[in-house]
Amino acid sequence: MLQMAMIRQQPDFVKERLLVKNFDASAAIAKILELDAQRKRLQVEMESEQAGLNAISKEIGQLMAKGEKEKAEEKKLEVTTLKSKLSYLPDAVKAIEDQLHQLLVTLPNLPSAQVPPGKTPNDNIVVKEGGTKPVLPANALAHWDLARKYNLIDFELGNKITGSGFPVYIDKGARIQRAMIQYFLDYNTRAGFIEYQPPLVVNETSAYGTGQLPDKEGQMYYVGEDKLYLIPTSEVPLTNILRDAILHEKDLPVKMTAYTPCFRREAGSYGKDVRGLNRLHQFDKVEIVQVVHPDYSYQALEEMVNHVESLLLSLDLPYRILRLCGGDMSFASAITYDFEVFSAAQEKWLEVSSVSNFESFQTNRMKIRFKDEHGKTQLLHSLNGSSLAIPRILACLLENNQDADLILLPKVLHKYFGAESILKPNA
RNA sequence: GGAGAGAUGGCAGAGUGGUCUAUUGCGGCGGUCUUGAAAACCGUUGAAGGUCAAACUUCCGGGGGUUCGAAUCCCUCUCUCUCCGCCA
Repeated sequence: MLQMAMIRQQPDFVKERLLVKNFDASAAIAKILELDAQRKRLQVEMESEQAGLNAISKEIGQLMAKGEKEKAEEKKLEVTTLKSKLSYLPDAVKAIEDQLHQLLVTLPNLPSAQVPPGKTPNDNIVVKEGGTKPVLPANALAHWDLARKYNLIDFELGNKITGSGFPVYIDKGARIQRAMIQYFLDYNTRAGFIEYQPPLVVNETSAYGTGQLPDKEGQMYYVGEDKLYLIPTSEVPLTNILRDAILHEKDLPVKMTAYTPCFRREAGSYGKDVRGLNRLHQFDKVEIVQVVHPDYSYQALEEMVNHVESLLLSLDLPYRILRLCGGDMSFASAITYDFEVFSAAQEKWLEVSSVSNFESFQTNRMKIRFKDEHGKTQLLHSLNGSSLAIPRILACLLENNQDADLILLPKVLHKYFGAESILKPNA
């Protein structure tokens, strides 16, 4: 949620920045400014009347204590007339505040100055490309065929148990995922991120805090009986750990990491994009989250981008880093870098990480604050990124490293996997 | 699932309708003392709105009600704890 003070002070700047996200906010902001002024006026009026009432009530209490009953009764009458005159004010203020809040939550975060304008993924900027694309033999297989050949994943079995998008990983397929999770977590904790195992379902307040609600309601699985949402990413429970907290500067930055399954309904996604591991309803991901002093969030962003890049480099996968254009960015983000790896047999780029700075957008919703050196309470900035989405990495590892009778694994995974390559079941 | 108890400031824990701000302790911060530290002592210490700053208003789990006045009484919802049952 944008801060009211900023909208009040620089409404034109806000409108201009939101246009980069192709969001026309002029009507909403005009209404917001009007409501804000109205709220202030009514609130001042209400509070001064309230103060008067309080004073008289206090007098009555004192008169009663002294035993001057008649005088107290007189005062009571006086208050009754005063009160009936004002009964509408609190309701009016509340109604305006509600309206104001409802409008405020519809405004996306402002994109930062470095965000390019644009409408579609074609307008994203490739800021870096690394690694080398492998040259595959003519008969190279896509990962879903490799998964069958080496008995790693059974997609049909998942259909039987649950539905499409819920694959069953088997034997070496399960083991390689576990190896990656372990490696990624170790890599993150070595960089100072504290490991968490958060709940996989969250309440409404938490889903609202990170911006999933009310914007992306239909994308989450919902357990109606208990009013709980299955997490679409561990960003949700991790960031909410700090909800309503006021931290000390010495506790900053807060760095957290977690492995969790992620659940996404992916309503509206069909066709070949969803083939194999490309797009799943349940997948494993290791996430990193930072909550930092507002002066240092762009430094933290750079650090996280470098962190994820080094991780990809260690896996020997061809990758590229995109700076997303305004139209392709999420509702809550101020700037986002996407990391894609090249899936050589499919000949397409797969997004495996998305690193974003949310500035104070999420922390304003969650009231994650700190006390600065002057003792003033201020909002912190939050950031997060994947490190990494496991199935898509697996898809690329399988395709890019396939040989006639084995799949060679990157060196960093040997220890975790317990072997240097994946062989056929009977080999 | 059944029965009971409870929800108060960072934590612990008083407070059952009206004196000035919600006792007090711990913790935190500042100071005195000390070569330094500890101890001791003194002071200070919640959030939001509002203001140049104040005044002032709101907040004792959420919502509603009674009253001139509610942390306190009533209704309701949510959550937590204890015991029992079931169970990884």
